[in-house]
Amino acid sequence: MTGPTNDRIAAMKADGFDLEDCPVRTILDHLAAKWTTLIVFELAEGSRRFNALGRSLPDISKRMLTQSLRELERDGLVRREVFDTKPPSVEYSLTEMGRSFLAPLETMTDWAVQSQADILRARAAFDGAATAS
Amino acid sequence: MTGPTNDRIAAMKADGFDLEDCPVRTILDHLAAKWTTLIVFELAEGSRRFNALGRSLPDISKRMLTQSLRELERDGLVRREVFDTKPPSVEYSLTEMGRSFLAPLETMTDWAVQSQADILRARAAFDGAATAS
DNA sequence: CGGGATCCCGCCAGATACTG
DNA sequence: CAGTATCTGGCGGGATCCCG
Repeated sequence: MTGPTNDRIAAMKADGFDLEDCPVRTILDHLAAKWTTLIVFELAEGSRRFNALGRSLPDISKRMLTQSLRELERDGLVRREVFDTKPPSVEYSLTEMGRSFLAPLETMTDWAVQSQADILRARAAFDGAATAS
Repeated sequence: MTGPTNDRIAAMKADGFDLEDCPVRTILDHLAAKWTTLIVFELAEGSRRFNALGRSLPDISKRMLTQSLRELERDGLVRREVFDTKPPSVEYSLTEMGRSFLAPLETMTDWAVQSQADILRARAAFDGAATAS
């Protein structure tokens, strides 16, 4: 759907806005990356080791846990500390920025929880109308 | 990473919590579905017709626009009104619930905008450390 | 104008096996 | 313990054509 952009988008692009590399977009993407939310909430209760996190998040594969943690670490939301014990242990915890993310995240989830019933009702109505056709 | 779940998750499951069908999860998923945010913000300024929305969102395909709008309509955030003119026109607008979603959404994007510099700095440091190895 | 139907490619994530 | 490496199938999503 390429074509003439409207004034607002044009102005944003002139401001250096890049749709493909917009931090807001990537944050939102990471946020919904299926596991980040749960990881952040878990780490909000204290630092956790790799396998401890895995046990708290049933059904996540080691691979996805690693990947999600790397992403969060790269964005500066999570701190990774390696301890040279044997066997070695790694502790993950929220950084200052990570904790500052809790407020907006809770605002979102609170809305979702409060709207849950309405959403399920809307879905049922929508699906019912489709089936009834 | 299947295994013994911790008490909190176990309690949630006992409460009927389903990780696969959790509304909070699906909302977060839809939210980050790459276009929903922009669509909602665009509709926040007033009702729009299908192609007008497409023009405001450069680089979105008709297919994804349709799909995103259907999802939002199904969740009750967006209202779809068909007018029997010729050629036919379809107007999309936010429902009451859709407007109530603006607040949490703005909380999230505000945080992202404010943290943008820190995130980019963290990424540069992370990538730099990786390259320097 | 506002979509639906179909084809098809790329990458995402699960399973499995190996390592310091 | 805390990961990496590889292979593989599924499906998300672009391109294209068609329709009322």
